[in-house]
Amino acid sequence: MEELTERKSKILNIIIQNYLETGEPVGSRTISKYPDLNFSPATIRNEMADLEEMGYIIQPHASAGRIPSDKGYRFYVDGLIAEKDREITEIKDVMFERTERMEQVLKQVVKVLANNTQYATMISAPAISGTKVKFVQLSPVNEHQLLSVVMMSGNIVKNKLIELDNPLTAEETLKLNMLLNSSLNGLTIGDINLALISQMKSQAGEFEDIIEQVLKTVADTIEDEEGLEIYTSGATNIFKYPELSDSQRAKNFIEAFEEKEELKDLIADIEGAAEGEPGTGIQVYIGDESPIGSMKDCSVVTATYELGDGIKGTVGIIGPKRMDYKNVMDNLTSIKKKLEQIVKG
Amino acid sequence: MEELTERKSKILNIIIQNYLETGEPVGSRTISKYPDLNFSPATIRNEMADLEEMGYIIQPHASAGRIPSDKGYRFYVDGLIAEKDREITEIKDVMFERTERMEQVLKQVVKVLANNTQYATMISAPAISGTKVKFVQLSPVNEHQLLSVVMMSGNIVKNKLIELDNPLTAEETLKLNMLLNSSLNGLTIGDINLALISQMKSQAGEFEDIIEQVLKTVADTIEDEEGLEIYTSGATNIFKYPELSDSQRAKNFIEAFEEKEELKDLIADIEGAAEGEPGTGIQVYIGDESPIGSMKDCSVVTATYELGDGIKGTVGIIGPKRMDYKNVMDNLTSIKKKLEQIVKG
DNA sequence: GTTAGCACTCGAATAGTTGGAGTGCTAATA
DNA sequence: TATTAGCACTCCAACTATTCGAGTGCTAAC
Repeated sequence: MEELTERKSKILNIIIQNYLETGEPVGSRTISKYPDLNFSPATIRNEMADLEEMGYIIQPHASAGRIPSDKGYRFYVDGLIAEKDREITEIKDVMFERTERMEQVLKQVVKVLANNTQYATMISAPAISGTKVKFVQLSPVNEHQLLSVVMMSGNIVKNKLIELDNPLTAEETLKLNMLLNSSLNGLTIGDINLALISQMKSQAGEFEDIIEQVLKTVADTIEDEEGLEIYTSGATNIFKYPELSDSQRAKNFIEAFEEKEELKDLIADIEGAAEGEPGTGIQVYIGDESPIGSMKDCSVVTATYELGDGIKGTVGIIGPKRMDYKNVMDNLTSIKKKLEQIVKG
Repeated sequence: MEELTERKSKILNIIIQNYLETGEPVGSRTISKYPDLNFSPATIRNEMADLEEMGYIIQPHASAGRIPSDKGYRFYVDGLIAEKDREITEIKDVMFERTERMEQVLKQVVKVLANNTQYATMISAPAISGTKVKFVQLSPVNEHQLLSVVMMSGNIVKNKLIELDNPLTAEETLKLNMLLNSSLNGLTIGDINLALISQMKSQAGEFEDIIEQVLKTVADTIEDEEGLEIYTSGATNIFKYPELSDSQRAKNFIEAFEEKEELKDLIADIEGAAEGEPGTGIQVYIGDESPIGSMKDCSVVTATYELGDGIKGTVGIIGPKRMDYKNVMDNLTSIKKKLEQIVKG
């Protein structure tokens, strides 16, 4: 593939930036008016014809200006990522109060992000696959109910009520608690195997039922979380972009956003892609690059955040291809940092 | 206001039913073809003119058929509510597995409901204003952290991490637990007043800080919940109804649905209205009757469910005015029953 | 290599045209 | 008196020109 001359690349960038702002196809006249490009429209036209031939821009119809193709966007975005050691613009108004409820934080983050950027946003709760049991506690609620509390690393807490056939004495409860904690603490789900389970059961004697249920809680907890909670916000922002807001498209988009099933695929894809490279953790999908059909007219920009212990999640923005990539990337980088601080902080 | 003759009311019902099915204005010819109405279109037209004058139907434009007015829908719906000792159609596929996490149940309920009815649905988590403290437990996680678990009636469990300056001994923890439980059990938020608080603090001696934090947790818990969690599903179903799916309307609707602020107003309104009358607990808002502006072209049908102890929530459906009221009401009644059984069950 | 000029293309917007569905009214009928 | 047939009228929706302007590609001149 031929290199772009400097002038071509300048023109291409102008086309893209202009299109990002206006959403209208860009004509040669418009470009020729830019101060650092002192050529007549005709010259520009020649260059544009070249750029089109090379696949960077597209003419939506014969007598219209040009708009960027996916390849054109890709060129632009790659340029941005390259110069991405820019100063970070602070996210305003995110009050990361120290709630232990990650959920609340995440909900707030997507909301603020959607507000800041005016695109649709999503965030996945940290997947806790590699997570360890930090703490287990059984507490009698009344004669027939036992509350089991399980805390995993990342301070994720889950509760489950266990129904009792026969009441437990305080002493028995204590014993079970000790057994559970000494056996489970520091283990990941993978570590809890059949051998361990049967060993615990035999130690629990007549209370093996309870052990069984607690383990089920642990498993549920993890599975629950593995079910990959995703929070979204600002889906309706797409109505702000005419090229996306016709009824059919909007329906598909919002549906995908509401149901979240497809978003899960997307996130799986992203986290897979993020695996290898260290870098900024920022991924960009343009148009068809995204695995979601209903988003083939969109761009997806995501950042993967890590909370240590292999716990990580993804935060992202979905908007029109003509999105303000610069601003979006800054926002995401900033959020990624904040999230990573919360846990350490 | 004059009574409707039997023939007029028959015609009105036919107009509404036909419009519910087709979404198209209904003309006199169409009506005259109904088997139990052997009159010529001309006669029907006369009756229709009367009905229009009385405000039950509307002509969207001069040479179109008639569509029901809000008043017309009201007439129809009132008729339905009156005959509402019908058999209940079972909700298919709702697997109310006994998760203690009400949240999961509610999420599932709205989803199923949206699927069943093909309208947009919402459900509010039970408000726990009148709720009592059932159980409090402090557990040391490590030297610097204490996990407080508070369970309220309705089996709502909340956790909060408390940061410790100095580690607690097992004995001290035990004492605090006893103090908390004996002092708080069975109390509602209203019962926890200043006198009680200072009394507890003095009993706790040097640990008054911890008491303070636990009480804060209780307050938070309740406030959190008072913040009225609302789950929604099927917002995009409105795209199925052409009369609602133009861009502007859809945007407003889905926005209101996503942000949920307005839904809260709606639910407050509903629960206020449901206060007095026992009845079926079913409320119907038609068009402007609803407090939400963006839903003035919709109907809202809701049921209030009660879990005892004054804990109650609302489940509802929002769709076009031409909604299948009968089916919707049946569904809601059925869900109301199921929800009320869960707690007793 | 750059530019001016010009014919050409296409889409968006605007303005007619038509046809059908539905009405209201009047006069005839049972 | 209640019902019906007939008819002129209205209005919308769909379709078809028509126009206008923005933008192009090409060619010839600079």
